[in-house]
Amino acid sequence: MKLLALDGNSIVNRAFYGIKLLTTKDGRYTNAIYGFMNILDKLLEQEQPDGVAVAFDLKAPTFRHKKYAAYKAGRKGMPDELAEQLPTLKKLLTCLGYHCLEAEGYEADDILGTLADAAEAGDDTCVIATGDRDSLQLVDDRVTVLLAATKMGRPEVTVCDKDYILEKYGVTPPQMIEIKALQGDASDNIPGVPGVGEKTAQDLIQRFHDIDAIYADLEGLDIKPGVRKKLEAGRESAYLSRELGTICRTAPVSRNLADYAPGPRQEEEAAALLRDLEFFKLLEKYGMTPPPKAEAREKGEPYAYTADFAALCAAAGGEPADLIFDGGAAGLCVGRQISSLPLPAEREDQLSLSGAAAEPVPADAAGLEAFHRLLADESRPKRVHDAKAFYKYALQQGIQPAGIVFDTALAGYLSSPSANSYATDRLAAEYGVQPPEIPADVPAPAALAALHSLCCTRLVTEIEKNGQTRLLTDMEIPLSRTLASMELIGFRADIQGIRDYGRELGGRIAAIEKEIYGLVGYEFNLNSPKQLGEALFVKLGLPARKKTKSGYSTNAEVLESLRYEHPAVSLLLEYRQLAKLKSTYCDGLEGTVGPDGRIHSTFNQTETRTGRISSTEPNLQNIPVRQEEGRQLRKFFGAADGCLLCDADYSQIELRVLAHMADDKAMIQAFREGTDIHLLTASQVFRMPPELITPLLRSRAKAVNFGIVYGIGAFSLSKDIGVTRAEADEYIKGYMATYPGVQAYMERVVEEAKEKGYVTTLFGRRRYLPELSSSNANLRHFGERVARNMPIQGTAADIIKIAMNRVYDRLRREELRARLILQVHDELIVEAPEEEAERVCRILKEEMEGAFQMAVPLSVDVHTGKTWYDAKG
DNA sequence: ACCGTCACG
DNA sequence: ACGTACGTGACGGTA
Repeated sequence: MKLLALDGNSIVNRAFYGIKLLTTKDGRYTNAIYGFMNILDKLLEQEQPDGVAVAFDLKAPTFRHKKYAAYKAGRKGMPDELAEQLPTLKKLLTCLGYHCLEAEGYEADDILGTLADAAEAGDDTCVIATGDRDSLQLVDDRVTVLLAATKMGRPEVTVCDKDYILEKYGVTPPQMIEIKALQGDASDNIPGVPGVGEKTAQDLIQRFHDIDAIYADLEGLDIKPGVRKKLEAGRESAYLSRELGTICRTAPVSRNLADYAPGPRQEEEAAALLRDLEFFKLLEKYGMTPPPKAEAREKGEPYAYTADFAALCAAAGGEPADLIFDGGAAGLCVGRQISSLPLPAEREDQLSLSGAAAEPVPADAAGLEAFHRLLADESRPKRVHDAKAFYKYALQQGIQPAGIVFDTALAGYLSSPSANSYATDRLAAEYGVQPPEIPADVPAPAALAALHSLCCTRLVTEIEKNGQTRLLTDMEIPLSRTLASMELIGFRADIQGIRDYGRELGGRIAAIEKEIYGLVGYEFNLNSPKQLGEALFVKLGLPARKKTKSGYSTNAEVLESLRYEHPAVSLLLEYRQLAKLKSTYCDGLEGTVGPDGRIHSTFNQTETRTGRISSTEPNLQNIPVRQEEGRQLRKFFGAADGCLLCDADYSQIELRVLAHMADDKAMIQAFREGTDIHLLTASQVFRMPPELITPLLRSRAKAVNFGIVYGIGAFSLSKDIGVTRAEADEYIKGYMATYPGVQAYMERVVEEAKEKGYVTTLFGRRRYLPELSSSNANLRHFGERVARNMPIQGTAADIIKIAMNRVYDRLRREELRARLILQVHDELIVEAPEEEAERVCRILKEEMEGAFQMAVPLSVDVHTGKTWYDAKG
């Protein structure tokens, strides 16, 4: 019999602190449970035990060392976020058939001690998993301890047997108690002998075996006088410590280890718990994707597979056709009928990694034609997963898609924008959709279409309930088409120009590198923060201003402050700048230019928690602009021959949104009158007439305006603009006095967020904020800043999305050849034939400024040019 | 896989 | 005593 015994409290603690706070949608913490289950799974696989026992502390008035209870009581209690997870964890373990052990007045350690004792006494083995070194005293011939530790931020397990302890500490396991009696343990409030540390304690016990022997002949033993004196003074404390440090082996739990063989799982309860915790991966792992409930089946006919995709397509119309792309095939569900159709491979995908040409897909011309007709028929409603993919497919096939009325990915995102996946099976699990009963040999895409269909029904209700139907159908779904078009069209890039610039940078970088090595005195890897820190702060002896988890901080802020301390520093700053440009922008971008000479970025519509879109492979939303050197790169982003770029950007959209949402009279008036808002803020906050405001003061006011949008703190503001904390504090106070509406709004929005658990934009986009109910002040404050920021950033994002759709539609309606190609949060870029450019600029300004009516006007600046560099104002 | 760094709004 | 502005993505190094 092999028993795996876990120190529940110790393991759950490690799990809690090792994993970032996870919560369910409604804000219950789950990270410790999640981490614990992962560790347990790993242990089970590794150890293959016959029995499992999980021990927990259960401290009660009758404490085992009652007279010393005060020592233990001094230990830090666990945070609420962790404590609230324990009951659920125990319940889950029990439902899974594992034995949770606790005994009043005993700690987990004592139970482990008892189990270890029982194993040793019988013919069993026991593996103890814990993060607590205390348990090392339990090691014996048939008892090993798996010690979990966090080394350099990574979890690490050490297998501790007798040999290990002898090698590491030079003593036998029971002597670990003797060491502790001398050394003490601050975290356990065990005093030990004051002044005796790890080295001394180990040395003494190695030589004299136990404290009895030491105290029996303190004078006669070969002990340094200083240590002897400390031992004399600490005699009582040593014996007390030994008692405190000795793990009890007589806890009232069964000593018959066979009792700990896992019992039968309570499938239903365990599945319900896992679903409630939103642990969908585990649910799958345990094979608990539940069988369809009887009532679900009774609702309608069972799903029936038909091989005739064309006929099913043609039949769709009365009720929505539910469509998904799965791999290289389309899945379709109409009513209770399902089918699937392999699709021709995309042209781009033919250059796949495998090298082999894509297998020709068996042509089903009739099915494909029916599918395309369905996609293009506005009168036949279609519910899809990932509308952007459908739009891309259709547009590529030369079809004008119409009638897409719902998208489960977008709906999932709107319901819960912080999730990390909106895959159909995840949505099904999250919303409790019972997987349908499908005959065994149905192709996967068809089966998935049935699940998708059920998810649609469920999510339609969810979206309606949250008041997000318009947001989905009028904003996000149309946007997915706009984005599809942008991705397909791409942005023309001068690949040769990028290459040449990269080469030039390479030369300059090499020269600077050499110069730095000369100044430092040896060669090393400049890109390694570790080696660089060593060079700057050890070799050159520069003062280290800041530290990171893994060493010295060498970021630009630190380097800037050291610029005049050593000539290598400014060279390093230049190196960093050029290296970034070369690696990320020249080398990185070069590989993303398509065979058509254009860059086709991917715009992710379900990524950000605020409602913005993001751009990847490559990210076109962070092409350098702030510094001239990097800005040069924009010269390689150009318009096609005979075309111009029209670049339009909103002026201070977030502040305008804030003025509107806060209904702040002063700020509204300023924007209505076209006042320079940063200048006005400066003049109010610094109490000076505008004509006396210097550029420096204006820039400080600008930083305050930004800070307000981000949720402001005096410390960060002071760091940002280089004034003292007190001054920054004054600025903020002055700001709030100038714009009382903003102050009231900021208080209101946080209060409402705490009440509802989420914040919203003007258009009903949500972000849930479980952080707000955290007992961790840092986390809670973060939640408060997010509560202040998200409605502003999110509303601005909403407005730009509306503008994008308006521009896209208008260009097509007016039959222009110009096309939207990029969005950079407050900026839209259209590529237009030269003869259309002027008209397009007017359209951009009109559609963007007219996207949404607020108490203040929206203002847009437009510029044109052959390249992005020239077109950016 | 994670960190530190740095590019953008 | 501690950490300290919101939202992203990519790169190179390190474990």
